[in-house]
Amino acid sequence: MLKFSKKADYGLMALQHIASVQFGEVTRARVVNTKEIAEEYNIPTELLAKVLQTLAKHGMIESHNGPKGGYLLARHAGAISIAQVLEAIEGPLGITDCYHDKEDGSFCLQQEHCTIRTPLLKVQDSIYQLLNSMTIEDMMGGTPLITVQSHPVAEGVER
Amino acid sequence: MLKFSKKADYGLMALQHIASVQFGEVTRARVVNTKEIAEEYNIPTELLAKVLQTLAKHGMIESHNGPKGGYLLARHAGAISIAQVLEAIEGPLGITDCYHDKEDGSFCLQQEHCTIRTPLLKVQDSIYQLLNSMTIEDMMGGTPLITVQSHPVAEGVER
DNA sequence: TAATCGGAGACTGGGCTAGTCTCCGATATC
DNA sequence: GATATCGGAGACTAGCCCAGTCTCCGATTA
Repeated sequence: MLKFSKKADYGLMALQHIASVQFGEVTRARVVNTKEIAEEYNIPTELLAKVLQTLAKHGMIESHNGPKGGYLLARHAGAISIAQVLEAIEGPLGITDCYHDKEDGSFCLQQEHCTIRTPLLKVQDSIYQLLNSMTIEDMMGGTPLITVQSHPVAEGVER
Repeated sequence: MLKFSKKADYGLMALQHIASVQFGEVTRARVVNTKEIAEEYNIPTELLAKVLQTLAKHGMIESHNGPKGGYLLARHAGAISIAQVLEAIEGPLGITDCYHDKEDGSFCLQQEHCTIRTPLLKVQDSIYQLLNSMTIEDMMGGTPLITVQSHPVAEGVER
C-alpha cells in the first residue's frame, strides 16, 4: 500500500546522482546525461528521459542540449524536497480522491455523510510535512533525523 | 500520489460507523449489517461485503450469520489503528517494491547501486508510525493530535 | 421450512503504469 | 556549415490491478 510509482523512484535516484556528481567531493562538477544515469541504475533510458524532462519542467534541474549536454541541479539539493519531486512526477498529494476538484463533473458519492474526510485530511497533512521535510541532500549519505510524535492514545495497539 | 484504495476508504468508513453504533451514546448497541452501511454511505453493497469479510478475517470485527446478523467490533475502537486497517485491505506497507521478497523470482534491477533504499525506508517507517498512532476511536469526533517533528534542514523549501 | 444474513469465488471493464518508438529541435565540435 | 550527440515531445502498446458485478453456498433465526 501507499507505494511510490517507479517513475518517482527513478526521479529520486536520478536527482541523488546528479546532486552527488555536482556537489560531491570526489569528482569535478559536470553535466550528467540521461544515458549515464540509466546505465548506472539499470533504468530504461527512454523512460528515465521522460522523468528528467518532467523534473526540468518543474524547475528542479536545468537541461543543456547538444553534444556534451545533460542536466544540472537548478537549485541546491537541500532545497529540493521529496514531496516536491513526488508532486512533480505523480501529481498532487491526495490519500483520498475527494480532496481534488473533479473536472469531469463527477463527485464523491460519500460526500453527504462522509465521516472520515476530516481525520484523513490531518493524516495527509502529516505525511506531506514528513515528505517535505526531507530533501535530496538528506538522501546523500547523511542520516535523516525524522521522528514522529503522536499522542499516547495508540498505546496497546499491537502490530 | 499515495492514494488509499476505495476499499480502504470504505473499510474505514464502515469501522467508524460500526464503532459509533456500538459505542455511541445515542443508540443502543446493536449488530450492523452490510446493507445498512452501504446505503448510509452510498457504497456498492457487494464490494463493501468483500471489505467487511476481509476485516473479519483479520480479527477486527466479528460476524454473525443469519437473519438479524451483521458485524460487531471485535476489539475496542482505540485498539484498531488505521495502519492495521490498511494492511488488512491493501497488504503490507511498502513505498517501494524492493522491501518485499518477490516470489516470482524477479528482483529489483536497481539493487546493486540503489542509493535511495535506506533513506526511503526511514520515510516509510515514519509514515507507518503515523498511521499506526491513529485509531478508529480518533476518527469518531475527537480531534486527532498528530504532529510531525522534523529536523530543520528543510527550511527554505518552498512548496 | 423459508427468509435473511455472511462467505467465497469467478468474472469483467476500464484506467493507469511502465515501457517503446519515432521524429523533431538545439548545439557543440570538427 | 555538416554532422553527431544531446534533450523535447507525442503517439502508441501491453499488462496489471482496481472497482464493481454476479452467482452460489452455508449458517442461523423466526
